[in-house]
Amino acid sequence: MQKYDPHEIELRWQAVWERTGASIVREGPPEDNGSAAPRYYALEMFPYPSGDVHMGHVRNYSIGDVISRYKRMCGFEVLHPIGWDSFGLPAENAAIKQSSTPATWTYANIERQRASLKRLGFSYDWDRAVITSDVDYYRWGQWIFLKFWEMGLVERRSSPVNWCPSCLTVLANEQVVGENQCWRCKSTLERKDLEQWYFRITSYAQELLDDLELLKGVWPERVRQMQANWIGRSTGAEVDFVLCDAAGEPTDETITVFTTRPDTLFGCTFFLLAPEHPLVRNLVAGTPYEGEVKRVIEAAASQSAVERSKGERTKNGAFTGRFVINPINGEKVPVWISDYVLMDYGTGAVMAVPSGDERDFEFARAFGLPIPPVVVAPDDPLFATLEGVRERRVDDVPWSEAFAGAGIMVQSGPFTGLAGGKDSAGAQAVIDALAQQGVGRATVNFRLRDWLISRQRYWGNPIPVIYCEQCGIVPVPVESLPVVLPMDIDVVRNETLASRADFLNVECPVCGRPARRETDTMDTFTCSSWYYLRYTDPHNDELPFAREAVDAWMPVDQYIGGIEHAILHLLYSRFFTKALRDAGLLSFGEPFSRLLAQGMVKLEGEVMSKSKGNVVAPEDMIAAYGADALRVFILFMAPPDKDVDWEEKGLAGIYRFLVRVWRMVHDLVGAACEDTFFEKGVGENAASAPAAAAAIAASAPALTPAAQEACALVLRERHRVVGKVTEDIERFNFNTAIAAIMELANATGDYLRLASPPSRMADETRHAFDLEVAEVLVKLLAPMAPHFSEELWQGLLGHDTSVHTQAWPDFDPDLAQSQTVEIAVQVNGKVRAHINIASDTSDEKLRAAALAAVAAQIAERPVRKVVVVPGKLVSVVI
RNA sequence: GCCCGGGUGGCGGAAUGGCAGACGCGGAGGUCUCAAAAACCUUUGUCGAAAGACGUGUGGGUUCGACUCCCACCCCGGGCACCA
Repeated sequence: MQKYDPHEIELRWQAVWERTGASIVREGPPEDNGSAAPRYYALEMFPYPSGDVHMGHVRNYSIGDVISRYKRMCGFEVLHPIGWDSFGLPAENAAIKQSSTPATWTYANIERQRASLKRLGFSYDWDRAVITSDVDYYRWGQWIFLKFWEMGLVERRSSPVNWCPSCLTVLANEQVVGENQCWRCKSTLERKDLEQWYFRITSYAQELLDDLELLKGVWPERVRQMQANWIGRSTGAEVDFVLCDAAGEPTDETITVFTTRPDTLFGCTFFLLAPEHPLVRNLVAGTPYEGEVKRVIEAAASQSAVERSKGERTKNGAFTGRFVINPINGEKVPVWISDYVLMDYGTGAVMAVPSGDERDFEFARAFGLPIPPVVVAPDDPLFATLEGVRERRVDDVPWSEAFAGAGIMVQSGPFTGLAGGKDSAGAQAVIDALAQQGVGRATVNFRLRDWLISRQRYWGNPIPVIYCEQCGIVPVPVESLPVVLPMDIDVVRNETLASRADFLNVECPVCGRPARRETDTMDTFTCSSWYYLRYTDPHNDELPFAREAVDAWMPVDQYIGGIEHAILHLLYSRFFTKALRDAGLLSFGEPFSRLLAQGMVKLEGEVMSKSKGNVVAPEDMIAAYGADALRVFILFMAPPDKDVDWEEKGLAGIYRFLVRVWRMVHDLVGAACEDTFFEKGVGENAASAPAAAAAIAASAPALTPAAQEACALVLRERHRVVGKVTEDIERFNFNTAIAAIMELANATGDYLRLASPPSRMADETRHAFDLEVAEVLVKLLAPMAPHFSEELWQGLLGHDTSVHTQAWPDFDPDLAQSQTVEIAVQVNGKVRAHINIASDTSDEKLRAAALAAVAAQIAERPVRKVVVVPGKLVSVVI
């Protein structure tokens, strides 16, 4: 028997698969060498070419490869592509460090990763590889930018933005992590006012939220929750307050607030503006209040967002000297400013209801403002004294904190007695009343902000825009695309796109005068927001993708990737898909039908990272155990969505398992080899299941009773395990699928030990049975250990087509059943006996047998009840 | 504070309301060997000599029967957070 040599086998089969194009998708009608099979699109998040492939990649891509190979064996035409998300800042940093260029570094890493992925035997259609820094790809990103421009989804505006002082660029809100830190380098961010380019993702806020419902059950719940959270929809009302002049007389001006609690409007005793609110300086200019107001404004401005959100939240504030009129009751309330009011949410103005809002409550206590209760819980002692009070009398509450829950409205004029709370009947009644007078309206507010896509970096997709002194901001005409990124910018000497005259200077496409290009590039997340569409039509040089191609394959049937993209990439991709649908380029609204968020691979509880020096390199593991063992092990460690801790001893265990199966399959086949039977050809003799069952009975005399029993078990296991593995792969429980294969191997091992070759070779049918067991084992392992299985399938079993093109094994549940079953007998819920009994025993006989088995325990006590669970147990109650 | 996810042997983890701990790692003992490694066999939740008792974060409940369902709570991980 040949020794199991993973390296020799793996390299040899990888070469064969590459030569025969084993993973190339066959498209088009069958007569043109295409496929009539149903399509399946399996996709893993493409890597950033930061260096070597790491264990996280191995896990991600092993999962995707099992699904792809399994689906192919089930008869699907599978699209399983890969590519590289190759623009981005790390390339610039690495180039500086190595005195190279971002392009050199990036493309060298891509080649390294490509070699590693091939070494792992992943079944990608390499002809479709998409590299986002290739002009053939990013030109279509520019094309989509222009399409979005046409649709009004692109906007240039000045706003406060997050600036990373280390990466020297602005970031999108989604790229701010933890306590105001850069998602990539973890530096604390600064706030700047800059004019930047935005994609209007907020136009899709409602649909992005609504469609999360479609993803229920097929996307992980936590991802759906995170996105819903991030979009942050609040229902409520806008209310217009009339501003009074310095003398306290009403003016024509109104200030609008957003509130989720219009039912508490009667409890509004003051009004707040954000320190940055554009009205504030005018309101206080030249008044005695100016000094104090300015002090609060400056204090707020000097505080970083971290300081503002951290620690004690003491409320700073100042009275402006002005008043506004509460439209619901005509009361004049004072206008204050406070740093807890945010300019970029709602309208930057707030109606303060201290009895119903924790922050307003604190502020009122700090500055001695009244706190009249307007919504009170019926079980609050206060309720009895206020029930039915329509006019305000009690102007303070004996509470230590605000009451923000649902209750009954009091001291609220005509609304008194209605249910109060978020989205309550009372809230609706107040909105209706305000709407009737034209001073308020129902509205919805989102937390989601527009997507800031400008990056002040070189290594990215150029924003196709030209600035002309005459014509202003002009998009690059679509026929002038692509705007080619110079590949040789010298980042080592601080060269930038702006310092390159041949890039910067351009003719205005409208008036022809000298103009200059935009030198910012797009956020790399714009590149990864549609790459999965390009895979369906990767060589199209007229469009990003043809509609027929994209509609044929999309949406992705199964997407697999890390949880770190729960919001970023997955939200942006959903937005792109919806926008491209509205552009008429495709006909679906959600890109990923199913999502699997795989867990991380850690070492001693820590995230592996080069900087920590705690990295386990996949290539070291391949060198020691082979790619197949590594793939099987990483799937076996835990269910795919859980974090796992790397444990090399477990990998050694899987290697032992493969060696064991290797020997076992040789043993099953090798016995046959010595027999003339083998000469008829192994392939045609795999037994049908009923034939095998007959064989066990017919050839029984040749085997010892123990061997017969072991053999019968192998037959049952062969059917049970195929069923179990099929079900487990469908549910992505690869760990239990592998465990089940081990159980089949264990049963087979016992059979081989007990049935020594001479007796086992007593007849032909038994050989056929042996061969079938061998073939089933090999097929079950094929998606996970593709080279190992291919070698056994073609090299040993003698087939001349790939195991990966074979039909997935079927199974007969009836043959998985044993003739006899062990039934547990419980007395008062405790197992007291076991009985072995024919599996087709009637319930009555089973009941009688069970009662006999526990007669001692029952003794003289009367039996009150007997529950019979066929095939499982009998429960006796005495 | 709000919203998710999760607590099972020494470890990773299995279990449609039906014998908790499948499968693997690790441990112990053995076979083979001059010896070692490899391989193979037996064993391995805790207490107990055994019979047996106890055991899935805690406390209740439903049920003939609960890791699983219901209620309350504790702990761990993650996301959001002065969002009106």
